[in-house]
Amino acid sequence: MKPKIEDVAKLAGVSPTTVSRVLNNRGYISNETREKVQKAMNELNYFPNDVARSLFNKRSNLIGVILPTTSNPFFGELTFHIETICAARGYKVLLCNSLNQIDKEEKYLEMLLRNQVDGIIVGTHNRGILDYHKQNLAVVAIDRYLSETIPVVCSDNYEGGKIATELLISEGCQSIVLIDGVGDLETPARLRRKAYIDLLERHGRVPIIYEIPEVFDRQSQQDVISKIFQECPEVDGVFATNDLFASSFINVATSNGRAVPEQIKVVGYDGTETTQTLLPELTTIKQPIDLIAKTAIDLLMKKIEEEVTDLPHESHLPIKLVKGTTA
Amino acid sequence: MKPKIEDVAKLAGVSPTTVSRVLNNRGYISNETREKVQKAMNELNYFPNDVARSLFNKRSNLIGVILPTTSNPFFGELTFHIETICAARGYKVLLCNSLNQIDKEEKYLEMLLRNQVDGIIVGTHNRGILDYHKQNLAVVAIDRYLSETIPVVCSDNYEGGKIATELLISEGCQSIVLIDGVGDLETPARLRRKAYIDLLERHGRVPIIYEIPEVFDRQSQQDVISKIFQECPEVDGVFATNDLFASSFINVATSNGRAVPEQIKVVGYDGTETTQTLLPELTTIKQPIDLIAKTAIDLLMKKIEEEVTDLPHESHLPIKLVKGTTA
DNA sequence: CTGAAAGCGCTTACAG
DNA sequence: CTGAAAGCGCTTACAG
Repeated sequence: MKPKIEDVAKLAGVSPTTVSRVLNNRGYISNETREKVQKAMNELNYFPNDVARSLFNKRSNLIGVILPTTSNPFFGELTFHIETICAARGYKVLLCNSLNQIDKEEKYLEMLLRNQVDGIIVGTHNRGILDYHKQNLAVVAIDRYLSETIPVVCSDNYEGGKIATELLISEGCQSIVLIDGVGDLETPARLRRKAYIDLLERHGRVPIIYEIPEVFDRQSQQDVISKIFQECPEVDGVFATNDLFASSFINVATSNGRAVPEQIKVVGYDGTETTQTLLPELTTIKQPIDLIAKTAIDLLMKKIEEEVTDLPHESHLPIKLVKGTTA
Repeated sequence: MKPKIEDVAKLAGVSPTTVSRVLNNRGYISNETREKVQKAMNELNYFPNDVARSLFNKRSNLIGVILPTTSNPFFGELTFHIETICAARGYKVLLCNSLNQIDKEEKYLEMLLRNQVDGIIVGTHNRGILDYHKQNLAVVAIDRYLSETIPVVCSDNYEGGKIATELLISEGCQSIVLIDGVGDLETPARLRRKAYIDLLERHGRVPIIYEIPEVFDRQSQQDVISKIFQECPEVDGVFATNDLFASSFINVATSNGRAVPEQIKVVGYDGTETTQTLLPELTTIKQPIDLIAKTAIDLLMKKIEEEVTDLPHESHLPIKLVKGTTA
């Protein structure tokens, strides 16, 4: 069996209390004792049981991360950064892929509560707002409004939408279509759409919006996109609110005999490493994914440590236009 | 504060033992008592503390997953499937992005041990073989040989490499280059290279191999690839052992004025959802990522439950050629 | 500088 | 059918 503190104590000829003290570097210990204990720990290949520690300390150093799916490159990269930063700060990540399904989100939330996580980073639908501040748990949202008291971190979506739309306008596009996710959700990412609408109206044009039901199914994406060419054949510019939509559009356009960028210009959103490797020609708005992760964690740590109470409710982080050849 | 079992017991007018029994559905409880207890739990919004349970049960229901990075679409999708399947079976995932750095791997391994994980799925370098069976922990590897006793799950790499190379040969390529990761590691994925070499030699040709140092840096990839055109300008076929390499190659080729597939045919490996959305024209060998995840978890569960001792040491899962237009 | 005792929130024999 | 007691592996006052 795994050695426990008692085994170390016996071997070193001291009390468990003393072993605990050298483990935690707390209180006074003579160097001699410390060395004896350390020798015993090495000999037994002893590792403290963090479950027992958590129970006593009421601190698990566990962070729950709920997001739609790490299969999506944006969330895959976000997860990488979140986990890496957490690890550097002594926190561990319990991962939850909710696929934006409310029932899964609820189950995951309960699971995280049972596991005594110190905090949660949420990047998924989560209507269950009440559930969050019922427990007074540290929570930070990415790209979601959950409640007044839950900070939200996101890229500067309005600015991103503005830059994308302006680019298409300045390149002379006359019929600019927006391809976006479904519109029944009030999220910060919706500001990308708002910027598009604002700009088009300011230029006296009519916004044309196509909504793609779910991000995670290639076929349904293509079906919606195909409709664009039937209903709006004059399209000569597209702002897609994520790069996967943009890519799908380009593929459908190409197979419809429309050349990008000669006949239709396309701008995406996200600019992940993966997109930049697989589709470097895509012009897109790049989110600072590492900074989003870092900001979310900083806020969460502050909530956990209760250092500050007046955290900014919204953090809008700078985006960057990545010029490819599609626009 | 969070309610505990004692609070529920008091409110329901029973002993903690009884509450525990209804919680675990163990032993005889009268319906009346059960209802009283359940009512009290609802009223207090009680959730059992899984940390305390784990401590007693010596079972955390936690699975550690160590892999290079979820930023890579293959591992992002693998992580999604692993976590989803685990969740369905009542297990939780502690995620570790090691970036293939040995020191990180060691730290993560220790962290997982301290946290009393029931098992580990490893998809990263991990020379520290000894560390694994020192503790007699349930471990399953993906695409890595760790030791005699650790089952390894992978796609049928040899078959995949064979199909890819055969395709290029059958399409008339004369100078077929292999783009692979660095060669100092004895992994199952190395069989992709072996199949390529075997086939070329069988056809009386000389293998030409280029090695890319790390998967996670676009610039260094491109530097290596650029060399191909200098040193081997007659190249007319490329088998890249992952899709990111393939994509980088295509991009460099294009900017060198070489047309794919007209002048050079390209086959990749992995065939993730992401690649198929962003680069659907790529011909590639598709790994059954969901099946890899499921197989690894099945094996791990058996190890954890100690149902069987004679598990297959290697599981080679079927790959599939996905015909795009690049070859 | 070191140790015995109590307790973190739960569960499981053991009695009754 | 129900409860009192002991213990999972650790830590922290409290004594000495």
